[in-house]
Amino acid sequence: MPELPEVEITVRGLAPVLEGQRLASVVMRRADLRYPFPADLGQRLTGATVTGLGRRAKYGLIHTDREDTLVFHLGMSGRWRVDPSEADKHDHLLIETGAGRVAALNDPRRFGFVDLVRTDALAAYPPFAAIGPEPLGEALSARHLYDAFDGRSAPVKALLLDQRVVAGLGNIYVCEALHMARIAPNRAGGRIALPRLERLVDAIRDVLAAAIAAGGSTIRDYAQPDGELGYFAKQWRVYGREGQPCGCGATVKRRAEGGRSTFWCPVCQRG
DNA sequence: ATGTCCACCTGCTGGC
DNA sequence: TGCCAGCAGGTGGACA
Repeated sequence: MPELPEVEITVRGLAPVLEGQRLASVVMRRADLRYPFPADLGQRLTGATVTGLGRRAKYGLIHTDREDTLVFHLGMSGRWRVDPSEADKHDHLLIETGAGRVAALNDPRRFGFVDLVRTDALAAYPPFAAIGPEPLGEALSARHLYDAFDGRSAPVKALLLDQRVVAGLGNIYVCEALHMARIAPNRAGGRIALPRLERLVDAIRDVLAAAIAAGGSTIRDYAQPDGELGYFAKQWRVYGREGQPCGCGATVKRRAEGGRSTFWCPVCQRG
């Protein structure tokens, strides 16, 4: 589910529930997700006060006054449910605040994980160390992509999915951004001229901003923490639209490679 | 180093 | 109705 916009929406949804609140209880309903929960997660979080929330790439950050940050990744099917009306068997981690609010980390496929990291050492946290620039900030530029793509023969789509090149993009938004920029997904990254990369950077920023504004893309199990759906799926131009018309009238195509699907318009995205 | 495929896990859908 | 194949937002390890 969750690419940058969905994680951003998740963090924004958790903030009013957790920020400034003392954590009254932390319950792990199983020992692990993709990785084991930190053994001392409960002790280190219980009684701590949440000082703020943040996001890096597709990782959510819950900072506490004990100089620990809870880092979470939602994998493919993770989401946080706020004040769930009934329990679900995939609620794996439950956090209750002193005010009696509950945040439940729900993840049927368990590809997500949580970790506890010293806040002052976040930059050196191994998963963050090599992550590329945030696409919504100044650090992402056409020049950055040009340098990152230099000499690479891999399809531009694969390069954009590499979190070391740009942070936070996944299969949906890469397909959408490439369509907006009119670049063929299988084009070798190293053979795209700078002006087209300018277009690509604009497209990445535009599609992510629009998705955040719409509350993310709801597919299957994704929802915002308050249960509201994300409506960006209605704005997909190519993703999930195999056989349907592109805005130009041509038919959207799909190709599966390495277990993932790429959607594109063969007319709009020629080169 | 680079590119490609696969496993990890559960749930849902569509075809027979 | 049941069963089975195929598919799904991510990541990282194993290959050639």
